[in-house]
Amino acid sequence: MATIARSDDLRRQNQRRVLAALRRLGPMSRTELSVATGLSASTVTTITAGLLDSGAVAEAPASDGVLSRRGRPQVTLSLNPAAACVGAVSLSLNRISAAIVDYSGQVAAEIVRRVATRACDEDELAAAMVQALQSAHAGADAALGPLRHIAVGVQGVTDSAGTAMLWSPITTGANLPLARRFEAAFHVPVTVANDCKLIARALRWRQPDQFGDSFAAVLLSHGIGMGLFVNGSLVGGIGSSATEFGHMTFEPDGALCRCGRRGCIEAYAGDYAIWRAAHDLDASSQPVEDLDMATMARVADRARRREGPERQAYRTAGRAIGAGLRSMFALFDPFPVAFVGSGAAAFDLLERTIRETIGESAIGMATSEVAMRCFADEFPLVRDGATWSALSYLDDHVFVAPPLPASASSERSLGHAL
Amino acid sequence: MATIARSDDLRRQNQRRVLAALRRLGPMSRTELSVATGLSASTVTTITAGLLDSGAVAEAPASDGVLSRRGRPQVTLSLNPAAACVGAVSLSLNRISAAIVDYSGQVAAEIVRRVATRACDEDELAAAMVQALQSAHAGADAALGPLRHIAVGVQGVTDSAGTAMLWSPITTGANLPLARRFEAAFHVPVTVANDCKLIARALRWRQPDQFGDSFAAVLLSHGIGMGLFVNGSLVGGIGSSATEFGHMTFEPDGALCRCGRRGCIEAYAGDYAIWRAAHDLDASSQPVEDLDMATMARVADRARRREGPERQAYRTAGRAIGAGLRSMFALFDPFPVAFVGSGAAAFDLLERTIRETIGESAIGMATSEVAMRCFADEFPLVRDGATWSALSYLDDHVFVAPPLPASASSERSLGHAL
DNA sequence: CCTCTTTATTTCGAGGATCAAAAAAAAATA
DNA sequence: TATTTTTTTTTGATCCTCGAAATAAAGAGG
Repeated sequence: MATIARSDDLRRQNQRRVLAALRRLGPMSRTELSVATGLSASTVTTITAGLLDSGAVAEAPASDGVLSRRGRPQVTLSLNPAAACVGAVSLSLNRISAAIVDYSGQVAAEIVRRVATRACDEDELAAAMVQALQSAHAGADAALGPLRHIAVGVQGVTDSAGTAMLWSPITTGANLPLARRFEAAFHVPVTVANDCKLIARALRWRQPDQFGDSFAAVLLSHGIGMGLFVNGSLVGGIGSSATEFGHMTFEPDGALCRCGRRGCIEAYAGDYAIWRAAHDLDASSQPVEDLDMATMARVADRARRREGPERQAYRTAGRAIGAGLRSMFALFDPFPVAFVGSGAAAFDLLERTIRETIGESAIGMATSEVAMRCFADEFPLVRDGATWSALSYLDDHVFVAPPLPASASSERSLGHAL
Repeated sequence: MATIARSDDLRRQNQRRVLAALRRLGPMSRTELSVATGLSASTVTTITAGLLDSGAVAEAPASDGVLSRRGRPQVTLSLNPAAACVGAVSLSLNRISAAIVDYSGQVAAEIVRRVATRACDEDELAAAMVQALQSAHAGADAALGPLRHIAVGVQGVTDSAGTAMLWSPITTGANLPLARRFEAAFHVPVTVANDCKLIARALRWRQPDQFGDSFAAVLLSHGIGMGLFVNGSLVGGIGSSATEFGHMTFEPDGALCRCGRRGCIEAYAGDYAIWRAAHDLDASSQPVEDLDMATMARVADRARRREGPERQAYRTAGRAIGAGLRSMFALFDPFPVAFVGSGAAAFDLLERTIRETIGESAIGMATSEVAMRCFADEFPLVRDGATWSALSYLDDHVFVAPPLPASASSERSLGHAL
């Protein structure tokens, strides 16, 4: 239950509403805010006055080139870039990136490091991530606000509290308490999330019309991951390890997966699986580890040029992915799917088989209409997901009047309400 | 976004909160309401005064046997049974039931009719359902409030608006506009929902501690259905046809399913499938239709007594169900599962195989810990789900001050907020 | 240059809602 | 009958939003 009981809760809610409008729709005048939020002009005045006071929003410098109509000119309000900044860090195979983003959403500094992740132990890896963010922070413009939050996206399984990476294919060491490490270095709250979930959040943020309350983001790269929104909430929450789409079983006792089991979707559709099949290697052969994008591009090219094991490999991959989606769509109404990552570059080789496989045992629904979109580059999405996650934390918890000063809510649990 | 902007929204919210407390926690005094809702005593007085005025709640007759402490005695408030009543109707194979439930949740009258559903055409079926509810209404105590809402649960696929049954295994005629029929007869709002969804709602209502924000209710009967809660919301909404768990593919090109395709879970775990396998019939043989509980109980008994085709049939069923759950748990963190319906009576024959199959390719998680509960009789659950659904509609939309009098919300869409 | 018109924003007073504290009510106890 | 105890209501203060009126800040027109 949206727990709004007292009237100052209401004020907080409306403050959030104003901030959300500015973040989502961009800078605008009080009048525009009034129509965007549905609040009266006077309320907008009161609320923005508070937000100006607290520094969260700022009046835009008298916009020069704007067409000047008759009447008192609007004064544009925007999220104040100098109000704060956040860190967006991502860890993937052999790659660490760290960005500093100001409160208005502008990337102030970004650093990408190539790191041999598999050769590092946990400690080195954590240190390298922290160090990358420190560099980015140091390199950013001095006019930046204080760092208030850090969001970390990792290619791996995180704990449900969003504090640690429990396991990852990109490194041998497990159980990386990343939140602790970053907190120690920066003294701000930190959340750690799976990269696919951040990708899903980023898509929802960037294209809410296409990726609305229910959709899936499928990461096709060395492994297969998924970020899944159902009815407007991220499955498994921002932490937690759920949505192991890549490890749904496609063929019992089938091809050998990186995870050690057999028959996972990933063992047919991950880069290593496609490469393995394209080279006519045994499906039980040990997955190779380092496949760069160029290598996969070559495989895809050959598949495009002629019939052969490469094309066959992509067909099998498509069948595996399609079977997974089909299972999913037996549970849900079909919803849009975004394919993200290097594997999405070969989507032309996959789409047909995927659609066929989904269709072949669809329930009534016209599943050929499943909307599919591709995003070959996952890194900006992960960064944006982390950014949006951190910024909306600031919007909701930092820049609205804090809840009443410490009085443990003694409310007896009503359980859920609906 | 919980869209609460004006202060009368706040009042409505708190009215709902009070009603929810009374409905969930039962009759209680204003003082108790205050701690249950977190509202101040004075606010509770104001709100309950309004609700007493509108007739939604009533002061309980001076409770006789209550231990009498010192001080002014509490006066117990309860939902007023005479405030309104609702209809809860369910349609399943050869069975129509209709109940009238008063606003406090007491069943005032219930009627169960045996009807040869498969022999009826749409029209007869709808008429029989309406007639059953009319009989129940006529047979109910005269002191009943006016009928304000009807909830219908059907074993079949409904449209997403919750107005019609689009398809059902229990009758040949499809596209039954049930809402229209009931509205014509009773002139009150009607919602039509899949029975499995109502079962899930009932479980959540009856045992919120076990069946919380995420759980599945699996109906094991002639066919296989599922009602699925994820993050506190019913997948597919109250209408819509999603969650076709029974028609996930277990074995491509496998046994013949009622739906005409092959290899569905239902084709291994539905009553007809178990019966077919137990009788060593070909897996491609046409599903039989009328299997009563006694027949299935005999099959189960024989399976319990000795090794043989019966026991094997249940094992296969368990494997099919387990495989479906395994796929599901690759998408979600494992959550509790309730098995409901006649098939749940043979759960002892299924559990082991189900758990083995889930476990055999579980992801990291200790999936042997999946909580499983059984409810052999699905009918009371369907009725309770319909009841709860109708009553909470009254709570939320009828007995709280209606929203402001007609002024089309001109609010520009902010899209989602989180 | 001054006045009129137009549009944006702020101010002001009203209407509600919640809350804490004080008051009243209602019973048991002494 | 007075006192104590507990529940409920009343009262007054505070906070929030809203509509209307007032104010501010332009452009347009003469």
